[in-house]
Amino acid sequence: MAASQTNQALIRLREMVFTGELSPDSNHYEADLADQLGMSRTPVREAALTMQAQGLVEVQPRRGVRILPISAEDMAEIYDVLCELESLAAARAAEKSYTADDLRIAQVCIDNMDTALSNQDRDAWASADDRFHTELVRLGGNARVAEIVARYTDQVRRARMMTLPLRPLPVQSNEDHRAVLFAIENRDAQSARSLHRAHRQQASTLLTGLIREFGLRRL
Amino acid sequence: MAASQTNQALIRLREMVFTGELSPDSNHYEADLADQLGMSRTPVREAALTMQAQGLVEVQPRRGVRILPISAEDMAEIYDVLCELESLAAARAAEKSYTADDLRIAQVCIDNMDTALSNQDRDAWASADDRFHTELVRLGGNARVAEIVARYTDQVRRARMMTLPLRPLPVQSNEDHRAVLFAIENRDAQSARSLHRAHRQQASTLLTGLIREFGLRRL
DNA sequence: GCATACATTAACGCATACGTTATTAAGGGG
DNA sequence: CCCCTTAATAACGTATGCGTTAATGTATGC
Repeated sequence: MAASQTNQALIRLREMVFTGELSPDSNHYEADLADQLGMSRTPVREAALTMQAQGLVEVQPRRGVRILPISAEDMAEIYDVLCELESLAAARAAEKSYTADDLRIAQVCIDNMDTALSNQDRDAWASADDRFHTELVRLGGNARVAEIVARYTDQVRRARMMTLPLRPLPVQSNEDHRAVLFAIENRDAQSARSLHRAHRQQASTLLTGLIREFGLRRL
Repeated sequence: MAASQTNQALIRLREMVFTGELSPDSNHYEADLADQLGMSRTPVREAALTMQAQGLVEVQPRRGVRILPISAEDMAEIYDVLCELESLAAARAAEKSYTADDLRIAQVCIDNMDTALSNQDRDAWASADDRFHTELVRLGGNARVAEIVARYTDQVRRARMMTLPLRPLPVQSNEDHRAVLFAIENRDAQSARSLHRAHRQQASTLLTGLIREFGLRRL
């Protein structure tokens, strides 16, 4: 990817959205963002339009760029999508007769999650979890599925980060991952699909529950 | 949606992509497109960037805007996605206890397909089929699912149109639709899901088969 | 004859400028 | 005191221009 101003703006703005530096439901004028990023309005505007197509922001005349918040309902919608497509990917991966070596990256991610878990390092766990899901979807071999999963993972990234400290230590999660990978290794597509589906439904229930329980309004 | 130049460009360019006026795998300079559309490069460029995020074109420096072609493999990928998400929508719709009146639009679409079929009017059939799938997904109640389905339907729209005359009359298809709608009406989520899944797999096999059989390279 | 270096060209990236238009606030009428 | 009209403001939409840069063709040397 070219290091153009537009791409710089994209990278930086995404970062600002994910970290909450631009808070959910806040509005920002193109000119202000341009000043902050040290460039003119044009590349900022182009980046904003791209991010709008990705569902991260909304561009409205005279109201600037609005950072889209995530509600519990949004979360439920997105996890429904992730649930279907990731479990499809798991099934497809199981059909591909991968060798243990093909699955090494996924294995490493799981190991990293275990390590993070025993260190009670939630950030490291979340990072490894993210990589595991990305790798799983890559193993599924459908680039569109991978793209959609990446996009919607982006949409919930901030909300996940903000609720991370509220979650119980994800012990069950790691066992789920192992089971899914085991099914893929054993070429059991049915199990891989249903195990992963259950895993994601679990996560969905947990997260939407947390948001509702804590009355989190602007994620 | 504002009737801005950018939106005009979006509408017109999408049209040109769908009809094949801009042929698959062809490149077009921003300045040329701007001339054709009677506007400056700026709105054309913005529209092109949005369409790039939607997976319709690719914008590359000094190569202009490239209309992305659809291969049999792309088709298979996209139908895998549509298959999962539409059948999810069908299941969700079945869980919603819709009344016959709620399902009237879908019913009308099916009737229109029947009429078109008996008139051997493939275009009318395709149009009603499109509306049926859109309505089904709307009934599912998940806006993200609806958005993804719309986007990927766009990606295969041109290829579907071009292969339409090659297809046998879709008699089976209409029966499938009735069965899915029947299951939704009867609140049988399992059946709705599996029936629709089978329906889409059928379509996928048919279309990818056609593309391969006729050696269609640039769709 | 082929490869490499260089010059030429033009498409793009981005800054800038300006007219348009929605918003907001102020003022006047009810 | 509230509502409506109107004027001021400023953010945006889009045209334009220019420096940058990649692609292409040419010339030169091996």
